[in-house]
Amino acid sequence: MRILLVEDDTILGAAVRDHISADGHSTDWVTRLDEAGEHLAAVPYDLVLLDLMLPDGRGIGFLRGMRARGDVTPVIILTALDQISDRIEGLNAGADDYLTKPFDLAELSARLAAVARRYCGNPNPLVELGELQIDLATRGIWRAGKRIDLTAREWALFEALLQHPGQVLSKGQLEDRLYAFGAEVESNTIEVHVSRLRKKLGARVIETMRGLGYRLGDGR
Amino acid sequence: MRILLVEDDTILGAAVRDHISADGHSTDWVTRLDEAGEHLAAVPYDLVLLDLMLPDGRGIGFLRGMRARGDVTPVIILTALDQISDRIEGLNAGADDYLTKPFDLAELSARLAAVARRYCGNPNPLVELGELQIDLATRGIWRAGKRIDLTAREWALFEALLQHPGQVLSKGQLEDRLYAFGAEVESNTIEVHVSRLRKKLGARVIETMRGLGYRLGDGR
DNA sequence: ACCCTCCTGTCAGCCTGCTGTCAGGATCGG
DNA sequence: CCGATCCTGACAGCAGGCTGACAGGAGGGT
Repeated sequence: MRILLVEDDTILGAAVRDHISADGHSTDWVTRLDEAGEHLAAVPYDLVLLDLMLPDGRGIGFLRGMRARGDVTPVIILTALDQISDRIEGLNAGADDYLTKPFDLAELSARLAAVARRYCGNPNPLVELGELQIDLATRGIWRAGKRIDLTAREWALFEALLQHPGQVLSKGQLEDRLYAFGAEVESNTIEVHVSRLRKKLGARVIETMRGLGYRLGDGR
Repeated sequence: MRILLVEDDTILGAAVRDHISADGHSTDWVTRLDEAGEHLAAVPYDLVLLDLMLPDGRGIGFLRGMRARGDVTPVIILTALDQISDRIEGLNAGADDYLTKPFDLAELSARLAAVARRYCGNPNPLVELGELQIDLATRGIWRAGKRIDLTAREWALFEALLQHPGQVLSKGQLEDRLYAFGAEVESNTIEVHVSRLRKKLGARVIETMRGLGYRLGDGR
């Protein structure tokens, strides 16, 4: 997933970015709300991690602005204030979830995944696709009872397809999702990863729409 | 919304039931998992509020069972255990959200509303044309329930017709639309693509106006 | 500090199937 | 019945996709 991190604390920010990246997500990290606004306008993010206390304003107003513009990108708010009133205010402003500092990085991973699943309409972490059984929560895949391991990039790509079943995703869209600013790539990387996924999961799992992009197979 | 409340604490249960009823939802309240299972099988609920600690077993297993059966009813879990591991376990098992006791009833309302909002989001609008169903956003076409794949050019041509229903488009207009400057074409390409589209979608989908051009059929 | 392993981007050569072209037949209008 | 227009099967060229090989680098273990 492509994630926008809005956090002014450099230590926490770096830790969060590194952790998320290790999960295979691509992260753009900004420290101010005006930067956040510019990024949001330019890139289709899958999720926003928003600190509520920032040097150039309160995040809650920023969030309200997003929702008022009709932006439905999932938002998880980060707050140091362990108060119910703050949680409620955040949720009513349109946040999808919140984390109270200090938070466990493992919990962050679970929340990210859970919010993303809910957002795309299917909170069920267990998915069946042909002879594959997939657990989105634990990132496990079984094929005929045998476990298959994916690397971070492979999982990120597969997850993108799983979250849009039946929909064609262009190579450009997939690259946007896999690579953050400054980490763009210029070769047939996506094709290569698709090829590796097919070798592990079976050729039918990913269908090619020549000239258009890729699509999740229908399991047959 | 029709809500199933699974909670063994009679005081808390009554308070929750009264509160969400006041919000205008109808509530069925059970205190044990086996009852919950029976209700779920009999009634199509919009949402389940599930306490994780119940006299006849742990709710988390119940939730996993639901998801394993393919039940996608939204579930909000209630837990007295304010532990990270429990929240993560719940979300990973397929919960849509959670509340930690003691929780504020206003927060409960906010969460209910948030979950409900997510589920009323209707999917992409489908255009119907005779026996065809067309999803313009995802470029999907179904004919009698079966998916039909179009190539890039075919879709471009079909889209042009779809955007001008009832209007006659000349071959010149269609060529202008399909081919950029410098890529013009000099043969009966349009005729050929129309033929291919008819073979895939049915002959009546595109009507020929002899000497004038083509027009989208009216579905009969 | 060193080695080892595995991930991942890059490239080149092969292969697939989309697409334009053509020709012969079909259909329509007059 | 004739000419114009359209339909459609066949086919070849080529852009786009596939995949095996390889190297740089990050990470882990000793």
